[in-house]
Amino acid sequence: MLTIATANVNGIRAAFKRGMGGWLDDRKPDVLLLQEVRAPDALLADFFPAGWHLAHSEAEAKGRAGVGIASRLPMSAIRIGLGQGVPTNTGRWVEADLELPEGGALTVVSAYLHSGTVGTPSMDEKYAFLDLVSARLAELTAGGGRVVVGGDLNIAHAAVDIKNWKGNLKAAGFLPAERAYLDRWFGAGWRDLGRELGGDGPGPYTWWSWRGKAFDNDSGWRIDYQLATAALADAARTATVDRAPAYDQRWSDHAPLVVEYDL
Amino acid sequence: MLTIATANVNGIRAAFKRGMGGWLDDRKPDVLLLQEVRAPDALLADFFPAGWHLAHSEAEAKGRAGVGIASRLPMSAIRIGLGQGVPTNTGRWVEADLELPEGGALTVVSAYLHSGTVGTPSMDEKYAFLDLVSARLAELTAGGGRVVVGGDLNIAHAAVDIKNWKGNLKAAGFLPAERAYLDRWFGAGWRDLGRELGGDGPGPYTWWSWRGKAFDNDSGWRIDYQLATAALADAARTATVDRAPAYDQRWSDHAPLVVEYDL
DNA sequence: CTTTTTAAG
DNA sequence: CTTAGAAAG
Repeated sequence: MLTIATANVNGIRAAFKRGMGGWLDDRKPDVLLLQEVRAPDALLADFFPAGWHLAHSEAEAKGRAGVGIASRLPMSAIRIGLGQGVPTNTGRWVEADLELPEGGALTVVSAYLHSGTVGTPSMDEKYAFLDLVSARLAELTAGGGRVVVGGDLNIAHAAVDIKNWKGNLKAAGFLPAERAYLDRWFGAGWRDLGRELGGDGPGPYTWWSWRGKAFDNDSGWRIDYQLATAALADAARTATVDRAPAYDQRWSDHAPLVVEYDL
Repeated sequence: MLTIATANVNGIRAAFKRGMGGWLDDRKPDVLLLQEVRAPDALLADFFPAGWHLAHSEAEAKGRAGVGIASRLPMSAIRIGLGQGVPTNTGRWVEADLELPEGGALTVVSAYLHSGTVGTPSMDEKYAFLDLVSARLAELTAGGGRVVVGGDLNIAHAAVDIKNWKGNLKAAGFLPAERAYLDRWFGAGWRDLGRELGGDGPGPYTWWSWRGKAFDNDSGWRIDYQLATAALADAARTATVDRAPAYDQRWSDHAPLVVEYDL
């Protein structure tokens, strides 16, 4: 059984200070897809010493974004960024080809999409990046191989994926135009393992604002995903969001999404 | 007995979080001269509710400098800043005239001089401000009244006022030109109560860097003072720096200088 | 309400 | 090494 976890850590230093290390020791994922690392390369390596293989896309803007892949399996290739010419060093996309124990390959991707704010340029950047992701997803399915794209997409797909969906119909992260991207990806064969193996909902959510009692009230959003190609999806056995009460310690505003694959 | 304390709090919010409130309850000064308040007016007032009279000079630059006077005695006048035309709102000088219980008046000043860095414009600003202070001190002595100027002058007067004096002969805070200002003020009759009542030294120091083990090694500087006019100085009975072991909790990089006056 | 960075000390 | 503010989430 191969365990792949995705987690927006909201600053890996803060996360470890708040107890991420305990979760890691307990869960022991084989592959960890990280978003919002918010640290330089050398610093990330400190948290994953001997035994881990690392891929990391640091953002040019210090302390912002940053995606990483920590893997117990060796990496045969690493690809950083999406698109060309246009800002590729934004710390939002990193891929690694892994060598499975029984032989064969698995491509894992850690993705971090823009949060976006309606009426600001960040929304245009989000859509532009979504277009790049769409193009790359098409390439990744074309080969027919095993691929998982995990990360914080900063979009809730449907009403069951967000507690206060009525109040957020005009909010970034639940706009019809954003959700349509997910519709298209799923229509093209990408499988939403968190939903398929997580029940019909509402929930489980993966993100809660730090403000007020959002977490205690489970007033959250499901914006973290593991999207798998057909070749991989059928091997998925369980999908779990590691939040309270099973995992009580809150070391990020997101909770990890952990999927077990029969590989 | 009237107790006047001066303290560079290095951010009043952080100081209270670290235990300044306990010190205040224990020491119960009648007058508290504050430097580096680093907070807006309204916020300072929150820490000194009913029973306190407040004077406050907030710096224009938010979160920087800021001097205040908190007094159990009523204030008959408040004067903010030094000089005119030139930046007067730098949060470095505030005066209050207090009404003594037995009748009579006492002028108290809270002063915060620039730290300064050799070879930078901040050094010129420090000297320019020192000139303004010299002029104001002359005015304050002219009346022959009781005046105390307390605060962080960011200058150690003599070798006994700094642990590593040899290593700091070319460092801001111990430059001959800076120390000459203190010489002139003392020559003009201002009395250095911390030294007069604190023994011959070396020490006691009032500031230690946060870095390394400066505090544990008592590798400090005496840069906080209570300077009194002749009319007031003879009433001073004790001068104490509230640092470990008597006061163990460190809630600022400075320790308070507390003087008891027989008034 | 939290993150890392910044400038200042 | 710490403070508070800044920008971003």
